[in-house]
Amino acid sequence: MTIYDISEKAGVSIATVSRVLNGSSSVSEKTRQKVLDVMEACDYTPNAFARGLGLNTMNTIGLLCTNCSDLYLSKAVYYIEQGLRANHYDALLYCTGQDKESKENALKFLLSKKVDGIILIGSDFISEKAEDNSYIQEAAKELPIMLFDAVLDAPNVYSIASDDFQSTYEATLALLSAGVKDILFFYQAASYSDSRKLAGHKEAMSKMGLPISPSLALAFSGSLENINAMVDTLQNASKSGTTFHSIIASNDTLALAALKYAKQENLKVPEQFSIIGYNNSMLTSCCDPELTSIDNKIETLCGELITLLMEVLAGNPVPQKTMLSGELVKRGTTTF
Amino acid sequence: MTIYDISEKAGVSIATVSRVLNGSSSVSEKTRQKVLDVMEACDYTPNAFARGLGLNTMNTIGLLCTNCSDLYLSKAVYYIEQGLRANHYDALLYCTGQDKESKENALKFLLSKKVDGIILIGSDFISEKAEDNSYIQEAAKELPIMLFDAVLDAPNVYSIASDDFQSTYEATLALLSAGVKDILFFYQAASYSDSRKLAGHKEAMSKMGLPISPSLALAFSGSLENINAMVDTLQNASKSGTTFHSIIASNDTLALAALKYAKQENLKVPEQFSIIGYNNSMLTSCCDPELTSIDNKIETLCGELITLLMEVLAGNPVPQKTMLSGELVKRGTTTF
DNA sequence: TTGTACGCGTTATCAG
DNA sequence: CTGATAACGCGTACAA
Repeated sequence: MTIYDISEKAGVSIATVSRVLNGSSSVSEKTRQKVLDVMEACDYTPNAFARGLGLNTMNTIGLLCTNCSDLYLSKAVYYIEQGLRANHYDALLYCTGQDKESKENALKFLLSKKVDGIILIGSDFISEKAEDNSYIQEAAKELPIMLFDAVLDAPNVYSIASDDFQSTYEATLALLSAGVKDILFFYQAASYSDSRKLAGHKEAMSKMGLPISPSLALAFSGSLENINAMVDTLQNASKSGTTFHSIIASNDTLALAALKYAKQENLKVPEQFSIIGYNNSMLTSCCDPELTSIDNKIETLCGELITLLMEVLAGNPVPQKTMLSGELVKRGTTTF
Repeated sequence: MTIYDISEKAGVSIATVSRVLNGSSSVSEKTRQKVLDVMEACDYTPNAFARGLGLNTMNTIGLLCTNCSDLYLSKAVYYIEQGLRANHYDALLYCTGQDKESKENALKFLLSKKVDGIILIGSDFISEKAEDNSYIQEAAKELPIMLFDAVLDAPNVYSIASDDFQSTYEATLALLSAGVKDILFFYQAASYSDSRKLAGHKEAMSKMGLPISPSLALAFSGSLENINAMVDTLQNASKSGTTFHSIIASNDTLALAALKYAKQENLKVPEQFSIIGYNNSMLTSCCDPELTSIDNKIETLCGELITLLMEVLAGNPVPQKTMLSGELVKRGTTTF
């Protein structure tokens, strides 16, 4: 069933059918109704491929994400997909894993699929080394690229992120004000957002004139699924002589591991041991005491990202960098 | 840069370029190399839309899922996307929520997008009422539909699921053998898989000649993000006079809530109170004691689903219904 | 207001 | 082995 069949049955030209289809101007109500009736009767649906060829778009946005089953990233995928859908765009999902080459291939692949834009979900796509980000700048020459939870200053690249530096800065100050000493910063990788968090922590420490031992910034290199490996990492640090009475974690999973560690060490939380997580996920309420955590407002971030993307696609100017504030949500693992 | 440009620069016809592009038969090595050189030099990429129009496919599979940020479903999305990618198919993601009309619209929408097949992720798409599933049968007339974690007997619909009935049956027997009494079955919704789980539990109970009080099958109707609401539900049940010393939950989140409930009631786990979860997710290791849980082998299920889908797309006959066995993974919340 | 005719970039079917 | 040329189904100037 094509536009030709409809035009024939309705006794009009295909141009008229096309006009009706696109709610185009100037079609007499009479013929319009006739065409609609025929379409209805034939259960006609325009061919998406032909349409794509003619219009050079299929209203699709590529979603790149290292791991869509990650507790945090899956939330972002969810909100972003909802937002795209609300704006009549489809989401083409591509999970790349951490391999650099795989990320680059994925980006190239999406270009060849002729999506209208690409959203990089998570800061894992941005490296500290500027030259490693050139693949993004290259792709941005062909279509707009939105960064969720990361920042890169480049033409046609738009960054939307939470102010992780500031949030961690304030969290550290809050702990220090509460009289906590020996804060261990427990993070996962050298990603953009984690390094911003660490930087905020260090800034707060140095502002208070406190030294920062390198051993008090502990990186966990395993899978986020493996909580016991995180606990082991903490235990090893402790055995190696690192002293800490508090942990700021770069996500709630690590914070949960910190809590498990504290319990195994028979440390009373929060009296003897304080913990602050990050993301304010459902994990914060699955334990006892519940996790104090930094809410980076993921839903708001995603909403803003979609709004900006729509403006960009419409050809309107938008800010290249959007930063939103986080919020410390106080629960049972801190004394305040 | 089109196929015409390439043909011109290479001094051949577009037909030859197309042949080279598709690794088609009979092109002399000489011209083949010449064409490839020109393509390389021009950084040529074939237009995906034109290709789609000609071949009537863009190698895309629609992924329908009520909520891709769900701990369990996001895992399925992940494995399925990986599998599709490995077979050169793209994943078009569509999250529908629980609204029935939204599910139906999503399915129709994907048809109009001319995807090659559709995967319904999660049992939320299958209703107990047969007539409510007609929208799936209707869509299956146009393209193959794969069901992950659900079963529906209809033409061109292929079901891949874990044997939830059997798994829960065995889990119940294991608890009873360990001397546990008053098992509460804690589940979420009247979905296909949850009702199968409940049925397996009841079967085991009746096999052992034990009565099943309706109050010992407790449904939680809130969000899976809200653990405290689950705990409240359990507490209300207890206050209402329901006695239970053990819980089998239809997912790990509910099981975690059960553990939280037990701790609040100062019940020693597993000595005084046993808990079995479902899905064997990372949640099983985030608590203390760790959760005994039923592993429904999600990765295997997804792998099998992809294998079958590829066969179906290749036009080969495949079984309509594939059931895999689960496995009870014993940890700290049971005495065995 | 309506219709004609061409373009979009491929693939595939024929001849040669 | 290669080259014209016709689909594929729709959007849209341009003409009427």
